Amino acid sequence: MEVSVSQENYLKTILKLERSEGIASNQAIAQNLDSTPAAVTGMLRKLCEEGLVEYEAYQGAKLTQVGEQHALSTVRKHRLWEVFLVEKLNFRWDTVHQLAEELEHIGNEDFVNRLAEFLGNPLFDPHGDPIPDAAGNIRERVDVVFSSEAEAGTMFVVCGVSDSSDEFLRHLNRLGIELGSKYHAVERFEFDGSMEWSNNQGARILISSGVSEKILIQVHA
Amino acid sequence: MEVSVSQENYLKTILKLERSEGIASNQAIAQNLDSTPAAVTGMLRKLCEEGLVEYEAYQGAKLTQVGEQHALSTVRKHRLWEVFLVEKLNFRWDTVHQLAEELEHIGNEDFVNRLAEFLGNPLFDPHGDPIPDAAGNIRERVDVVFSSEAEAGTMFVVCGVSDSSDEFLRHLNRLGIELGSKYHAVERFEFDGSMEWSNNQGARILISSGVSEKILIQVHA
DNA sequence: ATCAATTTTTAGTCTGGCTAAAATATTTTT
DNA sequence: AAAAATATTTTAGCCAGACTAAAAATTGAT
Ligand SMILES: [Mn+2]
Ligand SMILES: [Mn+2]
Ligand SMILES: [Mn+2]
Ligand SMILES: [Mn+2]
Repeated sequence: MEVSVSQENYLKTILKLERSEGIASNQAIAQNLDSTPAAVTGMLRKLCEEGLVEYEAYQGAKLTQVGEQHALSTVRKHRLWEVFLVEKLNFRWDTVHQLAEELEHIGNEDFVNRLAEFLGNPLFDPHGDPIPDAAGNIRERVDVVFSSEAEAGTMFVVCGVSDSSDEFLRHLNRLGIELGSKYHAVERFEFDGSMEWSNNQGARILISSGVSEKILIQVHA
Repeated sequence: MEVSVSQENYLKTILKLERSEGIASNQAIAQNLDSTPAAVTGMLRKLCEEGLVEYEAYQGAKLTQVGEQHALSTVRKHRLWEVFLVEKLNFRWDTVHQLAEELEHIGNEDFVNRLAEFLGNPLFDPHGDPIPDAAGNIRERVDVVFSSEAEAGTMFVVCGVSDSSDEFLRHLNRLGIELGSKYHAVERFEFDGSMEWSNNQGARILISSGVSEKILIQVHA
């Protein structure tokens, strides 16, 4: 009946893969958790026995209702703690992931809900990722695209990243890009897909395609 | 170099016993951690190897400088989290111990210090226990005695308890006694050591000796 | 049908902590 | 000082949880 830390990390990974790939393959799970397919098989069998995943040999894994709720609850905790760390303890967005990775495994629903309440029931975490509500509903954002899609001449606001690794976030720090930053897409260079953006002070920055493909934006009305 | 959750709980227990008994006997540790002397011996050897306790066979255990700092840091975290839970998340004082018992094992010094800062560097936890500062110094309270010592006629304020068990705290809840409550010691009945107190609304309560011996007070000037 | 890729099985390792019982040391009593 | 009582340590082994390497099996694609 008790779900271990390791199991919760598996559930989170399966949730992510299921949303992005439809099903969580053994190999993808292993890669995400920095483990091996053999180890994954063992854990999937355990999670299956406990009714948290549906799993048939060779067919990959899917979360059950119960498993999905548990995964969503863990994601909720993770993202709420990230908000706490950034908003209340003044951590920067590139330093909160590891701590949240530990905090997400503590306490019960009551605890999380009080934390959410205390934080004002935020809808997004410091990386722009949506925070599931107490029932596990995720409000998916509309009108969000990758900045690489922005047409020259449009205005947009940065509202998320698809890569929350410390390295990428630190790179954005150096470029001065953060959540809520507004830019004007000046031009795209077809040669290498890089772009030129300008902010409202008129300062210009050059963005490589690798970076622009990981930044989520909302185009200004 | 990494101290496990279990080891941190041992260090906290040894710290407590050392302060109260001078030395931490094998048996006392076992009793506190709900374990057995044999298990304690094993752990003490490990902690000794890691330089966290001084330990000679049959002579009981004492913390080294490093071990004491670590224990104090864990106690600091525990009590700060209790403050957070009560002050920010509106938990009651009888429901925070178990959660703090988990939270105390997470994160590093930077994290704790930011938490302390956020909470306004409180000096006491919700049970009146002093919170060590970042350097491990505990400001010991002066003029604090057990309420059983209060002489009839004196006024006093409740500032701590020597038993933070949920059961005892819930009993105090029922009696309406909390940290900061002011009372007047009306009379002590020598027959059984029980006392009568009155609050500033004139309401009177009868306090058994068992209870009065666990409540810490400061006598009013 | 064959082959390559993926997954599972097998067999065993490792960590961390625990227990029960026997042996040993210490402390207290006589 | 010896004996008895108490406390501690050793020994030997258990257990959970998670992992690994290599061999075997399955799948899916050509
Ligand atoms: Mn985690
Ligand atoms: Mn995040
Ligand atoms: Mn603890
Ligand atoms: Mn406390």
